[in-house]
Amino acid sequence: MNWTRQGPGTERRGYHHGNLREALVEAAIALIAANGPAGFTIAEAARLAGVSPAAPYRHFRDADALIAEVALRGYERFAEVLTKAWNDARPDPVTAFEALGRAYLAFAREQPAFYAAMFEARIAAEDHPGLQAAGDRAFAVLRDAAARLAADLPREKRPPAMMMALHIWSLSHGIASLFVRNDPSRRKLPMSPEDLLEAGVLLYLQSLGLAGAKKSA
Amino acid sequence: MNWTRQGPGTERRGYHHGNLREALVEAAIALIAANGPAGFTIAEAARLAGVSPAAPYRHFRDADALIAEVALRGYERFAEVLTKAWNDARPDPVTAFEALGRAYLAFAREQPAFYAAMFEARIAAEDHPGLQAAGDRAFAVLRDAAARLAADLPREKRPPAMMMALHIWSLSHGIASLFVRNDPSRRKLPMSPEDLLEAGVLLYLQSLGLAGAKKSA
DNA sequence: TGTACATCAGTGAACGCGCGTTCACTGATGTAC
DNA sequence: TGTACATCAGTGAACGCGCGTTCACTGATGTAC
Repeated sequence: MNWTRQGPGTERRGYHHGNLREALVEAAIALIAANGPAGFTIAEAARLAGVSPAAPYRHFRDADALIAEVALRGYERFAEVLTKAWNDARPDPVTAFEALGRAYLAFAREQPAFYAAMFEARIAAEDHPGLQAAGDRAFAVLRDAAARLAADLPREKRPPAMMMALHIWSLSHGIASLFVRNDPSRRKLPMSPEDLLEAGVLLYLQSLGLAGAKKSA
Repeated sequence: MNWTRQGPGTERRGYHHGNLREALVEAAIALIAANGPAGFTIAEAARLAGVSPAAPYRHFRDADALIAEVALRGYERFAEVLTKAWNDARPDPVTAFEALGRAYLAFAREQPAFYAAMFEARIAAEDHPGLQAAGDRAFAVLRDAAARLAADLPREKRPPAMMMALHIWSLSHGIASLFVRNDPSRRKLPMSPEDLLEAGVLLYLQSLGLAGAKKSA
């Protein structure tokens, strides 16, 4: 098999596409970004990739399998982006934690198709091998960051890092869903989502005795 | 027009349904609860209501208009439920605020169709008169509660009630979306969503100097 | 109280559409020898 | 280096399906007189 001879944007091709699997994933990303997970069909993806409607079945069992592939790659990208944000903002853990939040919102804004496939596509992780694990790896970045923060606290005041991570994840996801996603039903907000999240995270960390050196929201 | 002669569950009827609009709304609720907003069609709703596929067009312009009606009623119910939770848990504002959070999650769990129509249906509020206002009224319950809490704080430490409300809304919505909704992609959680939310709200309020009398999470 | 009439909710048949899925096939590719 | 062959990615035609939407219609209801 030759994965490199023809890129997905190549104009002319012979009987064999050469890289149909990749082309279908890219088509799915474009369609989901434009119309949401529901506005995506195998037939349309095939059309975008320039093949007959039967061709995708050589690579994906059904539409869910293709969306699951998009979600899988989304989780991988998400983990990378979060890790990079954390690393780039170290060593101060509070600063790095805030950077994590901003990276979360940036991902939701800039990768709407990945975000939708990951969180809005109603795909059961257990039906698609690797999906659960990829999601767990992304969440682990948050959990590890929370553990790093918690480590600065005295033992008796230290909350479970898992719980901290879940709080920040939920807050970030809520803000992203309500105010960031480019969705017809997106709500208006009297401030930037980033500012809202940062203020929330700062207050949360303050309650734990962290973020004391930073300005109060 | 006669709104009471025949309930939606009535077996036999004549040429006129008598209460088709209501029957269609109930059918939409049942279908959205079962399959999500995307798994709902006008034709299927008509079938459930026992009328021909053309009949719904006498009452709703298209599927979005019907879903918007469901969302509208959802916001009204939501506002009622939140108000009741607040009132029943007064006078202590911190206790009442926590009750608000539990009511939020309970609504997401018990009224999946309303919740989906309100938050997941990709309906633009501006396209459906009254929808924006109904959503605003529901949010106002949260904002008023936050204002009541903020009133206990000294002026110089008092955060904007709007911001507090947005934080709690986002946290609640994030937890509901990720861990409560009965969705194929719902995440597992090592504790109850209610406990997670309560701990988060308590920590948040602690950072403001509220919730001091309550046990720390 | 009865009757004529306007109104309009619901009918049912029809249409075009795009989708998912299948199938025997075709032709390009790679490999064994 | 050449050839025969196996493999398998993609074809294209076909199918049944359910949907959205329209249309002239029908018959129930309410009301004016």
